[in-house]
Amino acid sequence: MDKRRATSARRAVEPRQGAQAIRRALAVLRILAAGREDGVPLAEVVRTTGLTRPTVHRIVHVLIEEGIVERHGRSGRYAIGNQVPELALARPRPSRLLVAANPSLQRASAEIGDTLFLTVRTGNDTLCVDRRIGVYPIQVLSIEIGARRPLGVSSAGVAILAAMPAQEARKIVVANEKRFEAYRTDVATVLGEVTAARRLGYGMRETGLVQGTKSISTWIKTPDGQPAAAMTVSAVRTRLGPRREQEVAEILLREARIIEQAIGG
Amino acid sequence: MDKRRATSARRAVEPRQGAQAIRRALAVLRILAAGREDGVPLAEVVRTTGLTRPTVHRIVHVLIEEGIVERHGRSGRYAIGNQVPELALARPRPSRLLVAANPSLQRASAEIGDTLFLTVRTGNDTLCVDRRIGVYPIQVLSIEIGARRPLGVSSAGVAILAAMPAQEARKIVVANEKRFEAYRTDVATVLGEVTAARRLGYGMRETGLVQGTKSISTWIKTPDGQPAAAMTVSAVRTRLGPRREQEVAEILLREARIIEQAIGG
DNA sequence: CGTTCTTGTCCATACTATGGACAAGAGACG
DNA sequence: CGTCTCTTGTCCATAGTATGGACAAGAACG
Repeated sequence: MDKRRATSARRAVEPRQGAQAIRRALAVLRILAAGREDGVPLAEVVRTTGLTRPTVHRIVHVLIEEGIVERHGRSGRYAIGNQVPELALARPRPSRLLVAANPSLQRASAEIGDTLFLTVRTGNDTLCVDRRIGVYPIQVLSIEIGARRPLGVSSAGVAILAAMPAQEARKIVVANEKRFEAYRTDVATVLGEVTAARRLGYGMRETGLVQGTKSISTWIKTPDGQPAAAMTVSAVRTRLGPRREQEVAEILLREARIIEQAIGG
Repeated sequence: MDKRRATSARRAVEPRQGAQAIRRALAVLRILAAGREDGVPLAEVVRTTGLTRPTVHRIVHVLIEEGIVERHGRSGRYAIGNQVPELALARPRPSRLLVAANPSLQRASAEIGDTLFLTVRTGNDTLCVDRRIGVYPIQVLSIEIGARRPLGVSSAGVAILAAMPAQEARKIVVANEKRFEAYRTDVATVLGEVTAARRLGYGMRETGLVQGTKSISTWIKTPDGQPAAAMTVSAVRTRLGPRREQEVAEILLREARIIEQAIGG
């Protein structure tokens, strides 16, 4: 366990120390958040965080006492508790991005007809924050608002990674390595997809998280050039042939630029 | 299996140790939550938590690095950050209580015509989770959804304290002592109001948090007898004379029982 | 019945988090 | 202009907290 603190040439604010336990608790919370209502078994938290079992056990149970985590009676799984939304009430409700993206989602959804997702980056995860269902009778509804996945396993994640410096993207992908196997992918595959997306101008996965679906994602950058979100269309694969892929991508790219304007002002 | 644990007669499992830092971080977060969007200066966090300044400083800045806390540029105040609502998305949106209380709030609001609040207990705080504006032209709107206050300073807090065992209520009030002065009250006053509410059957404050207003609150208990929430009417004092106070209290009491039924089933 | 999962607990020890002391910036006041 | 009094930020020796190896026990399976 080497301890590098002087190494960081960048101005990113990583190096503050004296709070190992707090950082660990937050890492645990983020994993639990990925489990949504169903929660996550302790063993999986141990696996994905890389912490030891006694440590995770201790953290989780303290968080339960504090009301931050709940335990499901039947399954024994751990999940995000009641107090988290209660703390969240301290912030004004609809985020800037959500407001800015609303008209674009409306418009693109009407134009395309398939399910649209708005996904943000949060740490090393993607988080679905909005969804619009289209008019076409077959809709891909697998991803719900609140769904959280390691950056890299969805087309939205690939798009977001493609929009950041290769160096940084690689670091995130490597950090997520342990979590990839649950999604049947790996570091090399993800990095390949990211490179492809960078060349293409948008993220794409021929095989979505659900069999037989295909997804296309464009990134949305903040004024300082950091990707903050992605806009995604998911549909059954047969509905997204090469020609239509092109059409859909153009609409998404157009709307992504509009959203960037809106959050930039 | 060894039985080192003394046969725990108590149900509450308070004593787990090995996580001082995490508990402290959460205490800080709850104080920050009380500051809502505006946030709280460091010095006030120090005062109200009783922690030392270096400790609070360290905690807050680690939380900033993790995205859990934000710092406002101009004022330098610390506030709940973006990641908290993001974590909250892991839970299904409308809570059981909110759903159960909805029709009662609707009905009572129509009947009474003054502003109605639904307030829950969270730790040692009250938290406003719903609000209905009535038809009468003068409305008390001082309390917004997300508003958080030490248990005891609002009529809702008094009602909730009155509904729990005196022992426990006292413990909470004492724990909140340091935070009372900001609301110009103290332990003795609060305990007096709680006793009065217990006798009366509902909580009441002749002087609300805003000058010239009066509030009436009934408590709502969960099936196991613990108070979980309070329903409050606030109005300008002149609109709540003894006769109307009686009327309003009866409506609130009736609806509180209905909500209890709804969450009990 | 053993086997292989899982979660829960203990406790000596290492190293993390602590807080006293110091410093520096921002206003307020004479 | 200095001086006082706020605030926030930082350092670092060390007290004492959090750590994790080891053990235990329950659960599911065949």
